Amino acid sequence: MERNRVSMATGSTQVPEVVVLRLPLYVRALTQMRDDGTSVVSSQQLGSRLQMTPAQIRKDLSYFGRFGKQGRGYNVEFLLQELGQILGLDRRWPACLVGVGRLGRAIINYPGFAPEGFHILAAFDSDDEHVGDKVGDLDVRPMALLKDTLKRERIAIAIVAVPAHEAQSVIDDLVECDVKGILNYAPVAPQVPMSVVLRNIDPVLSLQSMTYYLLDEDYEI
Amino acid sequence: MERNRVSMATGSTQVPEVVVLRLPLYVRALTQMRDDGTSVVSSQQLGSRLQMTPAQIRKDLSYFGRFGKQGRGYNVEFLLQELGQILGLDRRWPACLVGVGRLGRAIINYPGFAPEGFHILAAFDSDDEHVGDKVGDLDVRPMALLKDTLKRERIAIAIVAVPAHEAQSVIDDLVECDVKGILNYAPVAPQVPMSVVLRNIDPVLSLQSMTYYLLDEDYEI
DNA sequence: ATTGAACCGTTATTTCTTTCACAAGCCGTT
DNA sequence: AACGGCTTGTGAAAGAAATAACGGTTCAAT
Repeated sequence: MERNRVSMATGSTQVPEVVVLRLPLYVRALTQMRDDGTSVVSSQQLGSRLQMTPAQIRKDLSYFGRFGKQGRGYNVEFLLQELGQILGLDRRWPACLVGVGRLGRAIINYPGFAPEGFHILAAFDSDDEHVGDKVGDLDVRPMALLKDTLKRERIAIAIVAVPAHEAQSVIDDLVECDVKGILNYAPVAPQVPMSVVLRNIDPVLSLQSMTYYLLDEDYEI
Repeated sequence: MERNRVSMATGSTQVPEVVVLRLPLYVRALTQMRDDGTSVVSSQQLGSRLQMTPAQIRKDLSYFGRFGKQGRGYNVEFLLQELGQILGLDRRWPACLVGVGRLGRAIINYPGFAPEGFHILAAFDSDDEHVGDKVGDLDVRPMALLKDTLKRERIAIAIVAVPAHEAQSVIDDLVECDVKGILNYAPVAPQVPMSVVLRNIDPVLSLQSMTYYLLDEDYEI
């Protein structure tokens, strides 16, 4: 039973989560097309770019409004703007990181977040040995300062990069501090209340399902 | 008659991909249960651990065989072994990495792959500046050596960690060299032939769909 | 003007997934 | 050896999602 948030402009229609998961894909493709100088695109073109059927793209977009023009297609700039608004990409999203081990440091230094509006404003670690370190231009703080910092900096998103065995307890702390979204890099399937949005990043799981399809190949043992 | 794990590529029952994607989740939960000393588990228990219905778990498993015992549940050790065999986790998977920038280096040093059987045996970079560097205990090689190395080391899996604008061309090279599976960290949606299994790791996409659900919250602009 | 090719938005249809429900089997207890 | 509490495996039913189909609009070319 999925309790979901209230819709925005559209009102009554509940948008399936699979659809929401695809929107960022559209945003990315459209951005690139815009940068290539394309000003109008059809569901056909967008679909062949993303390997999906035009019907699916039109259907997905129709959950949110009518953005196209019959006979023409979609204005790239306009659609981008609309999708950005729908997804909340037209604003800054302050975030924090928990766990400044090797992975955490790589995440802080990853240059891909900021251009999309995701700004890591604080870093925490439960290990006193790391507290006080300088990572990027952040000072690593103790977990005790979590609540204060999140409130002061209006941080709603946390990125978790702690060892597997600490993940659930760290995530419990974050939930307790009213974090609304968690991007979890630890190889576990954490429990969170339904009001918190959880996304897992787990390359090992990806590989483990990949190998199923690789078994037929003649790379014998 | 027993349906064999390796022979089902063209076999009668095609297993839905969603099911295959869930198997690693089961493996992980079962592994942890085993380490906690649990020897028998019911679909009920496993389901509540993973937040899914018992029926789904039973159905998923039934695609591959009959592993449980009525009135008892599943023998953890046995089920783990079976799932490992089905997914091909009972063997070593040699892999290579392309792109030894910051992200690539973090991947090479990530200690989570090897324990699961994924071994990065070679690293490549198209930038001559990086070629010859020592990363972890790997020497960075030029792309020209790709084909030779993959063949010699029997590498079927490649991990791609190059900048977005290079990704498609690198992936084309890998396909050309008969790579069968690609784990792509570049923020693009690459095209690959159907015979190649592609998995994308993309934290930005995850965040961009997360924010949709965060908009209702009272973190107003 | 008129035609025709291109394309959207939406309803209808098909396909895919999940859940239900129950016969059949296991096990401890009496 | 029979009972009762559990649990699996599986068809059938229900629910979701993807695709097809089509009326209606746009625009360029004639």
